[in-house]
Amino acid sequence: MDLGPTSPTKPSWKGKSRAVNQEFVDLNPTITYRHILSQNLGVKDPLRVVALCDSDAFYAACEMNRLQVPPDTPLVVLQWESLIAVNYPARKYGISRMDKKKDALKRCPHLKVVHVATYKEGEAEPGYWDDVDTNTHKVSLDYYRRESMKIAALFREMLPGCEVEKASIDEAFIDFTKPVRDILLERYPYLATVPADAPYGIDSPLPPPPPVDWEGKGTVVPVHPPPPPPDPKPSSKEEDSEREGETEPQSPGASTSTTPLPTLDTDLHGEEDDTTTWHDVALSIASELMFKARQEVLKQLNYSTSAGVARNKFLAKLAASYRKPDGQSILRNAAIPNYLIPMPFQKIRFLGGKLGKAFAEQYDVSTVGDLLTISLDEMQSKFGEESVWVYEILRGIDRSEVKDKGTTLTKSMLASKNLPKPITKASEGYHWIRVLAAELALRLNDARKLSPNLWPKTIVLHARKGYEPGRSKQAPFPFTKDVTVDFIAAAGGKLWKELVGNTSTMKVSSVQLAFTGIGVSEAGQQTIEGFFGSKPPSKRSRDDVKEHPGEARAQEGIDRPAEVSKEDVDNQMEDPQARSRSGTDELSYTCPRCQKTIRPNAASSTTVQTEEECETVLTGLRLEHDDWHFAQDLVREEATSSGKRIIPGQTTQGSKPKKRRKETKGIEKFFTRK
DNA sequence: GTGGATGAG
DNA sequence: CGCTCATCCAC
Repeated sequence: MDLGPTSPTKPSWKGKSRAVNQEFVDLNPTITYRHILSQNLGVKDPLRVVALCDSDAFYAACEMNRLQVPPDTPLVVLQWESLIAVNYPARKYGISRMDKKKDALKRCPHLKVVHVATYKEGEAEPGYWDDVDTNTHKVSLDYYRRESMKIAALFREMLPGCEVEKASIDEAFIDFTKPVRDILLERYPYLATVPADAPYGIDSPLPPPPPVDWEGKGTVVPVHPPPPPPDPKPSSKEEDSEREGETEPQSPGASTSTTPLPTLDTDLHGEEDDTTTWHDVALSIASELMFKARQEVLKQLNYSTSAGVARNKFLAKLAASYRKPDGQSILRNAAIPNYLIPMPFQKIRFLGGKLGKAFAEQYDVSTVGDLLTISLDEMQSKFGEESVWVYEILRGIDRSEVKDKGTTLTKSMLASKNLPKPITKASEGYHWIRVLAAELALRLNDARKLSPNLWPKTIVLHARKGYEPGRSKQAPFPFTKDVTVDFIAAAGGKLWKELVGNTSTMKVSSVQLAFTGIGVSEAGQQTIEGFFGSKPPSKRSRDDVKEHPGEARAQEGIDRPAEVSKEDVDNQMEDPQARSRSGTDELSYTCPRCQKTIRPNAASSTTVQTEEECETVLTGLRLEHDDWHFAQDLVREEATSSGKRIIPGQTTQGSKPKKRRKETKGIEKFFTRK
């Protein structure tokens, strides 16, 4: 019986994916004074405690809060015709995601159905509308993102000393190791000093831990789970549809193997299984903290959550699914083997996809236990060196750290729109670009509230025509303090021109606009801002425009609207600060399509004081200009349709009278101004 | 820099 | 399921 580490202070396997360290295979490591007195053991800390906390039916919960409906109201969140979230009251009616709205309503006639917020036409902000239409609206998850950040912020506030890593919009990992150690030393002060007679000095084992009272700390996953009920029906084909967490994890449809399940190589035998360890004490303390934090989230923000507490991220995540909703589960080291062994490994994070399938097919197995017989060498020879992590995961080992990625974790921001009916007109393309730009502007500026110098270094436009995989085009995105919709749309518009052009026969079925390479601008900000502090002089004459013959100024024969300034946009593009710098330029609009900068004529721009008025004027400018484009499109359309046969798909093309876009709201706003 | 692959929900 | 979002990496 080799009780692992005798020299825990010497990480013999530094870093790389070397042989699995005995230290980590051991589920019951000897914990010494050095362990509890050390500060930076990181993932090697035998007292490490991690939790995963996720919000129950998050989108649905968000909507319930927003709409202030009673907690027991069955509610689903809709995205077009699909359900993307179903709250627990609604699940009682057998409603699941993937159901259609109609089916859901059939199951529960009084179901509350909420469609996600969408950007409508040119609205600057998403909203909840009655007339959602995938052809004219774009989904916005912004509200959920904000709520998600509130929760994360509350966790950080409630759990000082913890690392909090937002793992997704509704999940966060929390590393409790540090505060737990502090509390441990506080509650058991005798741990703080190595006894004079300790045989190995600071490397001596700690005295036996006190018993742990798990009451009120959550559900403790049993070390010896009750045996699975006798197989009622051999047809294991029956998928557990949408039970979600209701199923007993310890009996997941019986392993396919007929031979006795392999067991983990542990030192736990018989009665010793339930012996309390110091790690158990640590788990219980973390559970207390987690509980309080969750209570606070419920109290302050009214979000119900479920949490898992275990020795690492991977296990915490698994444990969290043990009881839902509003559950908290604790996975003791001693319970790991029997919890893991019957687990279908394809449920494990990162094994849910192609890789997991490869494993399943390679060995014709389905559970973690089945895979335990595969040696590391075997695994690596078939799946590469990298598969060590799989080998370890199967044994409850996960070295990944919980790191607070603060706010700058997000490396990219993408707004996309799939078009059920492919668009065929340039104006539509620019319209969507503007919508996507609005979303990006909102999100970037939002992120900047927390990290002012956030800077997406490149902007990418992706468009897919009909079938083809789709192509993308990118360009550097200059740092600007003031990131406006216009600015992004102008950049996007330019990319569009390069990517799609103005061909009237295009059929674009998806448009994506993204920021990538998001980071913090260090000295960059000052440099640029300072550099352009004095008015940018170089304004090109209109003649310079001709310098770029390649640019698809295709239908250029058409006259320009009077309002369009003579200024060249390339100027704008090369010197993005121009707009935000020069005072009067505040009142200008750059068309993403023709790349012209438009300003109100002197008469109308006289006294614009507030920011709102400014917006109003700009909106007016934009609409007016868009209308001009609209007219041009009409002309062009007639030209093409008269000369050429129309493609079948484009039925509405020539026949239907074109509907003039109207934004009464925006226009009204514009004209009701004094 | 482009574009594909993968994966989570 | 269909859609949206994010990351990574080969070329």
